[in-house]
Amino acid sequence: MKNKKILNLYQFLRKKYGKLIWWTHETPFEIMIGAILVQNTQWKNVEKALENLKNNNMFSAEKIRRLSLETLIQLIKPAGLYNQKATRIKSICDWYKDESHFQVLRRKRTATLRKELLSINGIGHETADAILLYGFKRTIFVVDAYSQRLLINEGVIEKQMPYLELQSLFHNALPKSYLLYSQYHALIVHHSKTLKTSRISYDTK
DNA sequence: AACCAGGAGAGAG
DNA sequence: CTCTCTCATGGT
Repeated sequence: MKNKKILNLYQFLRKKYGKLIWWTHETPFEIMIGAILVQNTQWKNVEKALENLKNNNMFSAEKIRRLSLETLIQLIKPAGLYNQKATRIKSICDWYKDESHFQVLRRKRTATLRKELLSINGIGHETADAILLYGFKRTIFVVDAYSQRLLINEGVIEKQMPYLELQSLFHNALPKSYLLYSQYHALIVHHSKTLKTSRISYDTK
């Protein structure tokens, strides 16, 4: 059975907040680094870390791979959790290698990429899917704590569900569209944040 | 001045 | 499988 409420919720949020632009002009490499840096951190702090890397001319996989762990830690410090994030960024740069190798990566199947990403230290389901969606433009829905809460508050689900089950719920309820998926996820995050400060109701009628 | 942010991993039960 | 802890800065 198809869940129409999930699609209705998207249309409601889309009308309420309009188009949300998330990672449309950024390069896949920047999206990957950003996805690591933003873990359990506000985006505002991630921007400082990204600026540090760019200002020091260290914003490429090759350069970061040659960078000492200590220096990398100093550069990304404003994003917090810097010890683990530095080694995670190292790991992902080893996988990415360089821009020519990206041409190889982009030809792989989504399922293959997802497995490879998940095998990298520091990349779990959510980060892997964010990279696949926004970086590789694959039609994969990014599930997070917000989307889980939204579905519970709307009575779509009873209680918490495993990540992959929740994801297939969205996949089955929505038309397969990169634009839709990327917009929906951004809308859910934005909506949940504004809710805290202004207590707007979810009412979709 | 506690609490949380666009999580992941390791450990225990 | 489901909790619980840890990681750490920066903003309310």
